[in-house]
Amino acid sequence: MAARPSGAKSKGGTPAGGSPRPAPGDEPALSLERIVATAVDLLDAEGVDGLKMRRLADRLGAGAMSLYWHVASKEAVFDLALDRVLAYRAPPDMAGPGDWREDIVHMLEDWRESMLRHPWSASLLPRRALGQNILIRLELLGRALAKAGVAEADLNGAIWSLWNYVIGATITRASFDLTDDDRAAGQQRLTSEAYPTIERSRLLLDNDWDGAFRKGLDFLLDGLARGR
Amino acid sequence: MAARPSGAKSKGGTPAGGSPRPAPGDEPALSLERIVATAVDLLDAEGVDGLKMRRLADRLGAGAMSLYWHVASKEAVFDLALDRVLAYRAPPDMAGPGDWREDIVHMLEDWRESMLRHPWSASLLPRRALGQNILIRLELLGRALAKAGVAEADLNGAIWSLWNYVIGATITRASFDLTDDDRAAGQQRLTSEAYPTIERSRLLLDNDWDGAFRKGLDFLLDGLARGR
DNA sequence: GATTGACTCGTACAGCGTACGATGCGATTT
DNA sequence: AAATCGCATCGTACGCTGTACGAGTCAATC
Repeated sequence: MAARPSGAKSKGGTPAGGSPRPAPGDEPALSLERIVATAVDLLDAEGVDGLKMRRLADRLGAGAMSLYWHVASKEAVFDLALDRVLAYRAPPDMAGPGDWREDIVHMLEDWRESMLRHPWSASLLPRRALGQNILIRLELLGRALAKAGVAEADLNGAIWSLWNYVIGATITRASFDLTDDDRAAGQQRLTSEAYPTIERSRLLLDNDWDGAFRKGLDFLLDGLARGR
Repeated sequence: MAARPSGAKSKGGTPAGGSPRPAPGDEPALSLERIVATAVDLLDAEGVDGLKMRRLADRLGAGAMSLYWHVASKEAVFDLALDRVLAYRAPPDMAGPGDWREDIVHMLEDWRESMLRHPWSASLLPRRALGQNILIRLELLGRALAKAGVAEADLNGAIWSLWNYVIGATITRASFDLTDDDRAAGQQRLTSEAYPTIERSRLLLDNDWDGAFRKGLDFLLDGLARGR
């Protein structure tokens, strides 16, 4: 019996060591890195319900139980896959004296795009927050808002307002992405039942999601900048 | 073999008939109504992962497979439980000439509270939208915004902005509810790593969620009312 | 050469959703 | 009264899941 590494270790930067196993057949050997990357691929291809430990192991050319040396549980795979997808490389001028508003919009739009590129991430987020990369984004958000002159007492509220908006917009958008004829069916239901207003505005069709996202974000930023 | 009713039929108003079965032992007989209500109880008590068909049947004093006469699948149980929890009784003056802003705030705060009363609903929502009661709320939202003078072309965007915000705020709040020492651990992590801004503002602790929700909502409504 | 520790994997098990067919029972038809 | 029918219930069984367990492999170390 051996002790488990279990948690996701954050290696410094260097791999720090030669390849530990030259691979028996042809595969490049198992590693947390490879497991997470493959999990993301699998999630992209098959969705949340499509991720099974056996299937993931197959893709890696490994036995199902081998994964458990690197990973504590299937839940942990979800956590790691989610956080990996949310990585953010801030533009170099972000720390500088650039326009704070532009910085925020850029980061939040990137956030949204990252999640929409991997729609499963939106439905995973509610259950597990607070990964490494999420914290980085929150930190950047806090800095930009402080730069914008938001009072320290209002900072947390401002951060969470923006966070809430992005999360909500992204989750909604992602969940409406897959079901295309469901939307038509829904709109049909509007017609037959008593929802005249949203039926007339064709709420479930023809939506400019990107534009709406940007507009609401502007409203929020206006309010936050005006302070209180 | 018998045909399934499968979908959730919306009975008119009257039960339209005597009790179909006087119950063999003591139980008040199975029904969709009772199944959904019990599912909500079970979800409240045990969370999303705690809902198993066998356990649900046990609580109902029925065999596991009996549920499938009334319900197409476990997924359908989730759908029905979610929609049930989101029912909304609009105050009678909502259709009248009352303050539109008050109407909206009331409905959205009620929405948020309803979901927070059943935290599992927040994590369920991303996967399945568009239940009956959600549509009702969207319709009411649309009417109030129209009353507020929002141009028809901007109506959908305005509805979705508010929806997004509420969903995001609620999901975030709900997912931060259960993990109390996780929050402390998270805050601890902030200290040891490089997140000075949000560490100083104690982002993960001491949050006035309700106040922040209301403030962000006001910003959004300000922006929407100002038109554009 | 013996030992150790990192790593892999085959087998096995409990628990899940649910397909299927048998069964019971009130109402309807004959 | 007897036969039929449709709604509703449930026992059994099947395929699939996550993963506990322990045996196995190999490189590095002593």
